[in-house]
Amino acid sequence: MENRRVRVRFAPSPTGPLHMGGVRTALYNYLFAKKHGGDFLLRIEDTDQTRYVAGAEEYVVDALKWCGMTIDEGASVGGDNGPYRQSERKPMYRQYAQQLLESGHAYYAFDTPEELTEMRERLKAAGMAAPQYNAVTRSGMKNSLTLSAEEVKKRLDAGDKYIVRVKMPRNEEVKFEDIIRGWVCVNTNNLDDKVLFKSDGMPTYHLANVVDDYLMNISHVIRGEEWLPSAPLHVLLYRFFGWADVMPEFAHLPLILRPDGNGKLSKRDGDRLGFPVFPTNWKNPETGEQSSGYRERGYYPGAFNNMLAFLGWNPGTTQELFSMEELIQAFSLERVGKAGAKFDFDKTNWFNQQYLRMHNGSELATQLKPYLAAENLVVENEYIAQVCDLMKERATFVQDILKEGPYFFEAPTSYDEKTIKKKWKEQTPEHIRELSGLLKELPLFDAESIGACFKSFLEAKELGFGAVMPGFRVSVTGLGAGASMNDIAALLGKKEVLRRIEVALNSIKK
RNA sequence: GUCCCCUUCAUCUAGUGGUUAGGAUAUUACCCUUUCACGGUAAAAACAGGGGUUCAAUUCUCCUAGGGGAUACCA
Repeated sequence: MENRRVRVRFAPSPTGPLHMGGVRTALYNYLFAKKHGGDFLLRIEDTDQTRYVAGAEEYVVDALKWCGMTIDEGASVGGDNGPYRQSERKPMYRQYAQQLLESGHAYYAFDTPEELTEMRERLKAAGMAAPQYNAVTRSGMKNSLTLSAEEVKKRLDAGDKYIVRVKMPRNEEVKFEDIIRGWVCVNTNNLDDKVLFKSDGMPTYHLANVVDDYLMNISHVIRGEEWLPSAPLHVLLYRFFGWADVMPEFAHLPLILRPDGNGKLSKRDGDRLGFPVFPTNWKNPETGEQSSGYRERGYYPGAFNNMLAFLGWNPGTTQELFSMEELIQAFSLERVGKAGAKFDFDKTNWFNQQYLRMHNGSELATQLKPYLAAENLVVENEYIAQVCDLMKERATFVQDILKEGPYFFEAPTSYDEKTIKKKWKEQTPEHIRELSGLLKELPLFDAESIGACFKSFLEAKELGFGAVMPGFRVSVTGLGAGASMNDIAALLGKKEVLRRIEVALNSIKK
């Protein structure tokens, strides 16, 4: 047990795209596995065929890949413990249900959905808030505990629909030690006879998950807190099967909460909270509804991971920027907090800004190119790189460089009204024209020379920066603010600068 | 309703039986600067409440409140 190989699984249900909470669960699993030199498996939990959504599995695989998580074994890559899709494992589960039936830990139930609803309605009317199929109520239902052996056999032979329920023992304390929460203790009187095997021949999550984790030799189950209430049932199942000695350790992660009000972040939140909840774009195949993803919004996978890792975990130091490799080294489940964490979009952007700065101009140029191409701007790499170097400190996303500095790629077609209104004085055209004439004579058109030229012009005319600079800027860039004008002008080149000034002087009217 | 889990600045969080309760994001101010950013320096900002235990509790414990989760032939 102690030196068991670490094997963890991420086990999403393909009912739609993964949301960030799911990605974080996958990430913690991945980090834990890699930290301990273990395996990260991907298992598709598609036991509910009615909820299957086309493309969901591909989405998950693609999203994990984008985030930089490599699947060692599982759906999309294969392995020795397959298949890794529960629907394809369907024939394997029946025998396990049978085993429980034979050992008396489970029983057949023949109640129709209508009968179940009727029972619930009746008990609700009697004042029970959440009626359960349990040790008390099962005696009034149609199952192999209340029906005679002959009747049960007759129904089974006749091919009547049935399900298998766990026979929850009475008044027993189920205890298990969660890595994050410590000892968790629940009395079985509060647990119900959960369905293990459905009438369509598929297992429910509870059975499938325990059987598969056992068969796949999973050492640690790291999943969201929403599973905590059913963990005691799973523990019991391991015991009933006689697998208690190889039962995985549990770690129930705190949930990611919505930044507004309360509640956990869910797929349904889409973009309506003002930020994406999905790692990558998603189009609902049924409704056609589109949801945006972090990838397409221009976030770096590293920044996204880094942000996610810190939502519920921290290294105990003041370091906040971690590469995947560093996260693996630093990660431990012991440092995962217990309380739910509200998602902070501002901080997400901050992480991205930090990541953007780690890239040099030519790397950013490569990243920016697609955005330029989308605007039909064809520019030389070297030039883009210089623009990026100049602009990166004011960008959170690469595309901000284009957004904040369109003038690097196209001459302005309009001029910022506010700046014109406030800074374009009567004397301005005259000053700009004079400055233009001086710039024209510069033998070397670099930032330093331009700066010196500008300064000597001001001195000669006894003018302040504010009297000329804004006009100069708006003439050349069309904007009232931005990077150093000396740098901008140098990058643009003398010819272009002079040309733009000419155009501006002819078109700016006040 | 019932069961389970949780509770440090607005947010993510560090932390210890005795600390000026630390950092980051966001906010504000000042500095730098032609401007916008960046950067720098500051500021404001928290131990949910009430009992215990203790010389001493943010820290241990109980209760209350608040929040979250679960309560399906869904995962």
